[in-house]
Amino acid sequence: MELRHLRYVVAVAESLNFREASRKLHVSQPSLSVQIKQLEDEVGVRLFDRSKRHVEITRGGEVFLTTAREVLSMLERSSSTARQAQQGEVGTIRIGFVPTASVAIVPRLLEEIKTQLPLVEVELKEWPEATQISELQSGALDIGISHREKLSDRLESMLLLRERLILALPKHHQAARKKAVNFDDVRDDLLLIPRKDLYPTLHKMIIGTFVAGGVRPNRTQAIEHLQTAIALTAANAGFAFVPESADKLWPQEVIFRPLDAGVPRFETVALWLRGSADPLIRRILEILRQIYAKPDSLARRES
Amino acid sequence: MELRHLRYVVAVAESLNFREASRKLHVSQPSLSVQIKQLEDEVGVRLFDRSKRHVEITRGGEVFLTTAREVLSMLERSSSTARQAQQGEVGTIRIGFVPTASVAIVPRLLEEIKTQLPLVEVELKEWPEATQISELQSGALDIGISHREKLSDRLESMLLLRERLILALPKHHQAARKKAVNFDDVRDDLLLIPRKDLYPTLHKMIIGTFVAGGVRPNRTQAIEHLQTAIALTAANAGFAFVPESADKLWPQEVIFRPLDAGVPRFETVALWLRGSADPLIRRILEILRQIYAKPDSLARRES
DNA sequence: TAAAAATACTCCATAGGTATTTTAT
DNA sequence: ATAAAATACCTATGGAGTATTTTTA
Repeated sequence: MELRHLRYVVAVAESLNFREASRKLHVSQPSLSVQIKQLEDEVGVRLFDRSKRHVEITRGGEVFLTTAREVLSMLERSSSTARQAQQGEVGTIRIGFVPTASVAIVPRLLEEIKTQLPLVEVELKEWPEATQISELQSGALDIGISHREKLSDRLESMLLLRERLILALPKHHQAARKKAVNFDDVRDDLLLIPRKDLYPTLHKMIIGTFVAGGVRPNRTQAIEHLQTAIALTAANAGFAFVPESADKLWPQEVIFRPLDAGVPRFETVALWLRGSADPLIRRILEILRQIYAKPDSLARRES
Repeated sequence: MELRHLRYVVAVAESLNFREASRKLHVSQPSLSVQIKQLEDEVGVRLFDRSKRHVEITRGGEVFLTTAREVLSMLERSSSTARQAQQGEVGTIRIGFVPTASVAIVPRLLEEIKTQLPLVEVELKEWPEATQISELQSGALDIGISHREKLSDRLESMLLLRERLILALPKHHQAARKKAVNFDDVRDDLLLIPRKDLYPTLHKMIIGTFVAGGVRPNRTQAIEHLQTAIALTAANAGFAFVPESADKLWPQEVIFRPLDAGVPRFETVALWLRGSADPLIRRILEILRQIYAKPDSLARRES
């Protein structure tokens, strides 16, 4: 069976007349007859009844015609959608993100994709940094949103966000009236610190900040998620160190203050396979660049 | 574009290796390369990226592959469904019926089609007798369920049901205690008679019965539907002449009695285009024959 | 350099053409 | 008698083969 047969069946069904159909197809009537017969032999069913002076379609012919029409119209569209896909206008993009990006990056990105590339499907994966890196390399992920770490040289990255790490304190904490807080202000409070396996970069920076300040926290408590740390802070159970963008989460019972001893910077980056020519990936990176490119050129640092 | 191209794309996408794919397809590697290139030229998109040592599929190739797979599997199934359709196992049958058949015939027929030919779709048309006959002849209807009338000789028929025409009386009518009723019993009651245009055969038989009895009804009222006639009878507004099968409609307030002066017979028939070889029509007629064939051979009368 | 795809060419299978026969009204 | 499809036979396009070159890791 070849597409020619389908085209011929459709033409014959439309005219119910072999000669007329053959003219429309720009072939001779005998050629058309031969091809239809060939198809009937292959399908095992008489598609047209020519026993009378006029041609009529059989039941089997009718159902075959339906699929033939469907197939032909699918293939007609296929070229243009394939070209669209090649432009990155259509397709499915798999984006991974770390939990800290769920507030600061993901909603805005999804919104932009929706408006700029309405035909593109997004598959979101909330995965830790290490998982993202291995899945990017295996090809199971297209773009990762993560924090800068020593990268495999098979990956490229783009800085999206550079934010301050600030202290989250209970509203009625004594240090709340100060503009900036120092280590002594929280010496005796419980430090709510996100789990190292789930937030490796954040964890490392928090520890690093204390080490750099020459102090170490008296009491710490490992927490599974940043939201929990802030919720517990609101409940006056302790304090936390969080990226600035987290202040959107619970403004009521929690206040946010910078550390006066110098504010650590916390970076969020996009990652992708080095040299990827995938047009859809390039389009999404272009969107990220649009959103996060800053005039001071700080946020635009592509390796 | 030909189906060959689709098969080749699928094979290459499966192995991501031209030589291996060519072996699976039983063609040489150069032939495969040429055909893929040809398709890429036609579609206007590079489907596979062969710039590296290994082959990978492009975004455009991915979406083309999806339709290619879909098309091929549709066509694989198409032959067997076409053969099924040719056996009358699949397809759509258009059945017309007169209102009087809606209780006596249609429900049972639909049930049998559902169990014996589960893949067949039924399109039901509630059409008067004359419409059925013209639509059968134009090919817009497959089978009609109607009442015997002088038929066009382009149609064939099969007797399905031969029932008595009986009187529907209000429960408390004086004649209700009698086993059979005569004309005098209803002389002064209002005869509820279905409209001639909608129920031509029934109308004619009712009038004919009175004429044969040498009487004519004093008061008559044209009614749009049989159900209305019976409902009005229940409300003591008059009486009606109905096919026996109508007694299933309102048993509570209405009683049914034969006419003692001889009971007219009312026939329901199936109609179809003479000599139709359509396998689905034959299957449905076979089902009707199963249901309505009677041992006394009265109901089995095919012209 | 080796493994893979692309190119060059040759060949033949088959789609399609022309002439004619068969079939149904 | 005639209009339509089927059959017979021939032609030539193009798909596929073999031999070879190009490319990339």
